[in-house]
Order: sequence, then C-alpha cells, then structure tokens
Amino acid sequence: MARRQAPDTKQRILAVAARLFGRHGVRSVGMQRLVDETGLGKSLVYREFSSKDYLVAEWLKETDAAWGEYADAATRPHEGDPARQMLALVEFIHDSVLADDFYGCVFYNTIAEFRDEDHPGRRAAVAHLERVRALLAHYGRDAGAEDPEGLADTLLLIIGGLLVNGTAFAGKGPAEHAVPTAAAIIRQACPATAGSALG
Amino acid sequence: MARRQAPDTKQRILAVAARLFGRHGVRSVGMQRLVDETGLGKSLVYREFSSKDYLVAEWLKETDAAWGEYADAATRPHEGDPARQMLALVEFIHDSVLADDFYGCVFYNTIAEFRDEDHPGRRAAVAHLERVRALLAHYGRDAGAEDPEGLADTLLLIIGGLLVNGTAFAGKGPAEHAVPTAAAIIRQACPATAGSALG
DNA sequence: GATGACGCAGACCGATCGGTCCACAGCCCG
DNA sequence: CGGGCTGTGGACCGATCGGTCTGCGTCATC
Repeated sequence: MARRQAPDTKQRILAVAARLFGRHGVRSVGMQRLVDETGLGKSLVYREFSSKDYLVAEWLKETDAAWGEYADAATRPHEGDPARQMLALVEFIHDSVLADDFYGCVFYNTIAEFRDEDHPGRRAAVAHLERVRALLAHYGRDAGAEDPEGLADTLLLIIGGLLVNGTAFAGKGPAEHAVPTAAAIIRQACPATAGSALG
Repeated sequence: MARRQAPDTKQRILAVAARLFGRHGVRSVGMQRLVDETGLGKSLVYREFSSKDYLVAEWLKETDAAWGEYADAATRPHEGDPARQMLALVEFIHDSVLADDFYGCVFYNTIAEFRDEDHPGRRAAVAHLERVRALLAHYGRDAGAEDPEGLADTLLLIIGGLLVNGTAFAGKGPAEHAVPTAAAIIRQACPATAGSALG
C-alpha cells in the first residue's frame, strides 16, 4: 500500500459520508463505520477533515454545490422565462423527493439534528437555505414580482413543506400538491406571466 | 426517601423529557442526563419506560394530546365557521413558532432524527401528522371544499414549511407568509367562504 | 424494638462514541 | 543496496452511550 497519496481520498470520503449521512442521519453514523466503508484508515480521514463536525459541514457544502448545478440544469431550458424557472426549481425538488434514494432533505435534517447555532454543519445548512431564497428572489425580481423577497419566502414555505412531508408521507399526499400550489402562487405574484408556460 | 411511590413519577419524567428532547433533540440527550435532571434514579425511569425509544414515543403521544387541546382552544372561537377554523390552526402553529421556547417541531425533528420506519418515536410522529391531516380534511369537508383531502394536503404543505423554516430562519422570512398564503388557499378551495372572516 | 418486604438511587456493564497515536510498509535518495 | 522519510491502517484512549442490577434505606407489621 502507501502508494504515494491517492489524490481522490477526500472525494472518496465525501462520497461515503454523503451516502451514510444521507441515508441514516449524521448522529447515527459513527466515524468508525464511515472509516470502515471508505476502506481507508482513520488517520487519513482525520487528516482530511479535522473533526466529524467539519466533515458534516464540508459534505453539506459539496451537496450545496451539486444542488446548484442540478438547479442550473433544471432551469436552463426555461432561460428568459424567470417565472417558469421558479416553477422548474420546485419541480426539480419534487422529482428528488420521489427518487427512491430520497431520505429527507439533508439540510433540514441536519438543522433538526444539530441545535447549536454555531455548529459548522448547521451553519452550512442554513447557508444553503439562504442561497435558495436568494436564487428564488432573483428569479422573482426578473419576473417582475411586486415583492420578490416575499415571493421567495412563500415559495420556500412550499419547498420546505414539500421536503419534510415528502419524507413523512413517502411522497404521497402533501408532496403532490407542491407544484400546482407553487404555480398558482407564482402566477398570482407576477403580474405579467401571461407569456409564461406555467401549466 | 422511598416515601412509598410518588404517583406523579411518570409525569415528572415526561416533563423533563419534553424540555430536554425539545430543546436539544433526542439523540444528543443521554439517559444519564435525563435521569439526573429528574432527580430520580435510573431504575425508576426504566420501570416507567421500557427503553429510551418508548420514552420518546410516549413523549410524542403526550405532546400530540396536548396539541389537540391547544388546537381545540384555538378553533373553538370560530365554531360553525370551518374555513376560519382551518386558518385558526395555521395561526396557532404560527404563534408557536414565534414563541421563544420554540426549537423546531418535535414531530418533524424526530422524523429527521430516526430514519427507521419502525422506530416507535417515528411512528408516533407520523401518526400525529396524519391526525393533523385528518383534522384539516374534516374542516375542509365541513367548509364545502370540492377536494377536502387535497386542501388538507396543501395546508399541511404550508404548515410543514412554516415549522421547518421557522427553525432555520428564527421565525423571520418564510414563516411570516404562512398565514396569508393559507388564507388565500382556503378562500380559493372553498367556494362558499363569503361568510368567513378570513381576513 | 425487631423483622421482613419493598422501592429506589446510583454503581456498574459491555458497546460504541469521537479522536489520537504508533508501528510498519513502501518510496526516494545516497 | 541500505537508511531515512513519509504516508497509512488500525490499535488504542477516555468519555459516554443505553440498559441492568444490587445494596441500602424506609416503611408496615408484630
């Protein structure tokens, strides 16, 4: 062994962390189990990440980055129609809720698991939510909403409800109403959505 | 000591559990700490509750019962106006989010902490959500909604979003839009709400 | 007052927690 | 080819986990 350092070590650890933390939650996965599933040694994990808390934070930051790319891909087809792009975000989240590897939103889950405001993981989770809010407000502004911030907040309400009820009810029930409800809200908030294909 | 059994033992334990689990989450509170704060011995706690998991479940069942009473009190003033009663439920939840001892909805939080479908605590939490859904659907039916189940699901969407974003954003932002949004949804779903005082 | 039964506080259990450290394996350089 | 150096897996650490069990203190009874 000891090949000279493997450059993808950090990514490997993050991939295992994503799978285990996402499926079982952070607190119920011990570092020993995580280390075992990477096939690496503990010392290596602790050299890449100073503590479990910071591993959680980096996992969430990476997930946030990946989310940004998916969100980009989901909204790109509707370039130039910001009202439709907002709805595309909700649709994209709805799709992820229906995926069979969905075990709850990692950001909301982490906030539920770590109550200390200063926890690095919780901070990263809150930062993600603020990013989503800013993105929605941006689209809302472009769509000519009278109150883009308020529209973003209202859509975040829907999105949060979609994610947490999606877990509790296994995708049935409340989750099914998220997209239509969001469409109605967007339609009502943006005076000039006549040209938008909001369904 | 050993007075001959104190009859309020169970309630005392549940009160401590409610405070600690509600504030810090279940997994981060050890039984030792809980026992210490009751002032009782461990054996007594384990005689009243067979395990931590079942203590969690009973705590949630009791919280569900208390919630039912609060909900009753919140809706009673609007007896005979079911549309307004639905909104009163949302208002009541919104108020609880703003309370300074709000640290997130214990039901959604517990679902986030325990992923195993068979966990007694998770079961109790899901049962509570289903109860809320049924209550909303009941009011929706009385209010003459065309699709009371769908209306209940949509309102649960709002309520879930209100609760989880209330935690993440400390009551600011999304939470502020829950009541108006719910009012609009109720108004639109119930054809004959002309007589209701939905604000 | 002595005695038996009961109820309970807390010592104790093995397992596991997050985190540290050591001993060895493989590489590079002389 | 040998000696140091580096990177690493896994043994190990004290603390704490959920849960058990025992020894003592306090009653009711005679």
